[in-house]
Amino acid sequence: MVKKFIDEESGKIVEEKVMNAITIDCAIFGFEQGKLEVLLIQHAEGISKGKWGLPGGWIKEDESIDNAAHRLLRELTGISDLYLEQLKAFGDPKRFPLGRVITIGYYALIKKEDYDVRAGFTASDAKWYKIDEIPNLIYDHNEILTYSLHHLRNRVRNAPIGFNLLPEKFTLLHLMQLYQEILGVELDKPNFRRKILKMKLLVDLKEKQQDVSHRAAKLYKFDPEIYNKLTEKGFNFEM
Amino acid sequence: MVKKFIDEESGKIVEEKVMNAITIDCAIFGFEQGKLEVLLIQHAEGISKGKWGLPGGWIKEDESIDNAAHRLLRELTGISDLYLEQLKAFGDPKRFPLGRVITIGYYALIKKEDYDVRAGFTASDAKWYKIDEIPNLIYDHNEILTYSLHHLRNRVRNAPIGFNLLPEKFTLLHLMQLYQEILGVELDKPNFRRKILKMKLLVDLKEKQQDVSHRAAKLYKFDPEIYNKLTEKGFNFEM
DNA sequence: GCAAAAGTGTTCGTGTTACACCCATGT
DNA sequence: ACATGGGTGTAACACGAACACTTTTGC
Repeated sequence: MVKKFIDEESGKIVEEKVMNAITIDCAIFGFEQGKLEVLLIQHAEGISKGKWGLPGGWIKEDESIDNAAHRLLRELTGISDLYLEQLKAFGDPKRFPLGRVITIGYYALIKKEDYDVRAGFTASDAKWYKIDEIPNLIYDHNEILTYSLHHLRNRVRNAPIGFNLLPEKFTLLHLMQLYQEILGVELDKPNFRRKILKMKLLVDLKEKQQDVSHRAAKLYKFDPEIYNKLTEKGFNFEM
Repeated sequence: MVKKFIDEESGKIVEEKVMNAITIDCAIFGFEQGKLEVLLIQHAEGISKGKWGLPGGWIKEDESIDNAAHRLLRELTGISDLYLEQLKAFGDPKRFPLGRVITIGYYALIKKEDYDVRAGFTASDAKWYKIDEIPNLIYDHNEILTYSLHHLRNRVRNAPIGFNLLPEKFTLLHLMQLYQEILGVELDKPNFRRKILKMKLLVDLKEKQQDVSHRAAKLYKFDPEIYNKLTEKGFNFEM
């Protein structure tokens, strides 16, 4: 099968062979104003015209699936360095109505401040949805999204991936709100502070918030190098 | 693409359409004499003749990938109810030398007592290997196996899946040895007992070991219904 | 001064660790 | 008697939950 692509260097439209019967679909998560959100695409063409779904696409014959997922996200959002992880393959024989297509699910975490939506040439619109306001999606995309969320909630408890949803500089309260939203729990502020600070994962930037109508909080950043130095075994972020 | 299969009801050889460029490979784990083992297959045909690899096969056009994995294991081991979970898809464009093939990795846990190896018609031999004595495998199968082990080690800490590797009836020491082997840790016997028993996951069978040259230990079984009743959130098996 | 959120201190109870010890059984 | 593994008791300690309290800043 041959599909059209925009060549990333020359900007020209090129035709390339893609894998048949295999696609990629990706749940892209963002975090804003204390709410976890996911980026959905409104399809402009084909049988699912007008309906919302996860962004997705084809895998070129000569690229790995991870690279295909990175390329798709770059085409869609302009971001090339984001947190991206494969979930699993979804392969119900009836999941796609026009034939047997297996899709490989991915999920990505992005810092919304870095982000710039570009509606691609097969998508008429892209929009952030809060995760408790997700509409009916095409095919099995609700299932993929539910699985993504479930996976995210598990993953965030064993690895410091939550930081990928926050801006470079954040306060401890921002971080706590993120954990509260993702895990669906209420946390105690003093205890959360102590727990996170004791892990020594954060760098104190010696800066404070600006323009807030209360005592300004210290700003921190997460340093992945510190994390790697401290342990490869992983921390426990059970809350 | 069309492949030959043995029909499971009639026993006759039938031809069925399978998905092109997608396969399944499965790491099957067993536990015996305190050691974690994996079942490998020696390929009888094709370019990988004589080499060892993970058991695998094709996905029929009208079956889900999970069903395909169950069918493969049933064909190979005769067991239909075992613990089986998808890992993820492996899709390096060069992973398979004769063309672009994506494989979907699975891992299974079996009770070796129930087990009966049948070398299938594409496999000349099947053999259990201890996980620290794995040879060089075909294609990317070492990578898939390493990933499986890593996944198993993580999963066993959050869900009671280890029991799938033990016989129906086991002693607490057997269970402890299993955790020690999988997690690679030394555990304190008294503390392990208390921790597991406090979880109330085990049923005391009111039976004891037979024919042991020391005080006979109580036998227990794991009851998945109890587990479901106690919590859907999962236990913590950190050791 | 008051509101709002930052940040510190302290208590209390629970869970984990480490290790000493006794029990039952076969040789 | 003793070796082997089964099984119990307990003291010391670390940790997390709960909550009272002080600090900083803008209005």
